[in-house]
Amino acid sequence: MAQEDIFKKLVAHCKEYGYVFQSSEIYDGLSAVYDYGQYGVELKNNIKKYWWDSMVLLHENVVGIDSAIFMHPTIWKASGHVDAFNDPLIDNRDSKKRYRADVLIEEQLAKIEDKINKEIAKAQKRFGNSFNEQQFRETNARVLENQRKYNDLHQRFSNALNDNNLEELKQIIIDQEIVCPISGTRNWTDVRQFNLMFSTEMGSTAEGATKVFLRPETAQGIFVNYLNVQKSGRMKIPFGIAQIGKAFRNEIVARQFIFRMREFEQMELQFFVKPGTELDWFYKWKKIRMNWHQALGFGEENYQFHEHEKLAHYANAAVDVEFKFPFGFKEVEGIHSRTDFDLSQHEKFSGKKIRYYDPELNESYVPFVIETSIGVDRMFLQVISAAYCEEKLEKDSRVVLKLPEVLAPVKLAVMPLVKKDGLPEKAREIISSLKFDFNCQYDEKDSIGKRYRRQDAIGTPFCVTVDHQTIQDNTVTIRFRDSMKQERVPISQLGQIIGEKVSMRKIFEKL
RNA sequence: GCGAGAAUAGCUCAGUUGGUAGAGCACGACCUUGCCAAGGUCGGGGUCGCGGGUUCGAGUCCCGUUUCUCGCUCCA
Repeated sequence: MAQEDIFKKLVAHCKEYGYVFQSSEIYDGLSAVYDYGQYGVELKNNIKKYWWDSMVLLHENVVGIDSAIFMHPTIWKASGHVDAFNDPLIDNRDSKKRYRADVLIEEQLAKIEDKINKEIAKAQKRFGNSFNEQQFRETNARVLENQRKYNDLHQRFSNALNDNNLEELKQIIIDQEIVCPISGTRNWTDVRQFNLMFSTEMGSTAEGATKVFLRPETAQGIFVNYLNVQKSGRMKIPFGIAQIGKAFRNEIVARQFIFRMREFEQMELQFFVKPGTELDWFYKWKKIRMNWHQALGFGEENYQFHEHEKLAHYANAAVDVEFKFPFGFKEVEGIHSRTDFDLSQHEKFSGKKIRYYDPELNESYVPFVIETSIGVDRMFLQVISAAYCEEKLEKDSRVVLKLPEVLAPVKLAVMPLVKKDGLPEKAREIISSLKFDFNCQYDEKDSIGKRYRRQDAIGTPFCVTVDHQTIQDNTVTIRFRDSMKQERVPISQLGQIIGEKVSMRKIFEKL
């Protein structure tokens, strides 16, 4: 079966079994916004707990916070989001391709530079050792002409960018006769700007209102609380601050189900280290994070690192953890060495000192930061697409979510084999004793086989069946989702057996 | 946002040149069976995505719009 078909089925399965619904569906939906259903929320919560505990419980030098979504607007100037999230875009009408107008012009600048370099290389070959590049640049007519073109264009370009002059950007593209690399034509639309940050107003009167943004990442909430946490928690470097929370981006194109949403949730660790040690920590966290993913047991071959060649303005090293989704290897998590960019920016914009006094060195410095940032929704999609399985059986087939026990929304279903002879009452009794520790479900409708299939479809790892023997000797059968095998065990041992299998400790001991 | 395709019951889909809205599964009640789904009887559920237009008459033709899928861009 084609991978796209599997993805379509997965999306349908998520809806049909209460994992993910489209937002505002009865009003025709809201583009790229989704709601989690009764099982979706459980799975999502379990994923968050798996991450949170692995960070905060397993590392004594990592603590968590929960910062507000609204933050002082200047934070987004300091972080670079006000500038960086404003991409000027232009479309070619013939090829239907979209480009960043600034990138097109930068490429044109690079072309002119190429011409100059070629001219120099040619001359260098001709004159050999006696070649003086400086002199050549100053005297050669062609080089001078190109250098002048370059300077003019560069000046015009940076003026347009600074003034945020979109008409001028388009005019530059027209004047430079820049063509679309695909269609080769100059049939361009106007340059349009898309601000990826959502904004709203704080304050009730129009005059008194301040424009505030919905955070496009959770990281800044950690950076601006760095001092608070370090001082109040008496934290010593190296240490980390973890946070799980919603972030918002007004994506131009948001698609592939919950892979790219306008409202999404991040799980981030910002780990503060001594300058100069950041790359060591970068490699450490890279390893820790990959182990965390692989410990779920979906197969090591489904994960890979993707090294960034082009780094963001704040980073000096960056790598993605990619998972093999039905639509290809895609990023689930990013690990960045963010240098001291963010804290230094906040020093500059806030005017407050954001330093760490290192008693060993007897000096203070702005810490460097390693960030691990994972999308909860992407992790959710990763888990559910890895777990989704269509199995051929002897007579028929089944759809089963082979979720890791620790993440499964419902841990066990208890069902009476028949709806009489006191079996339902006995089943209820078992649930009453287990419901404090596990998410349990009761089901007495339809044949037992059908009930097993229903639990398979939502990924319940254990089905406990109460039969006539149960009444006599207080034993039940426990049926395992993946193997479909059954064992007879005393009711009194159920809690322990299931508890061991669904425990996070089992996974954490592998980390 | 641009281009292409799609939208009919909870799900998967049928619906002829325009003429009374259909099936299977699912769901609910009762009966029956009892360890790997689809036994019987009865029942609930759709203004055919939404809004206009053409027509005596529109699920079907035309226009607009919303949402989804695919490609372009960006990223958690």
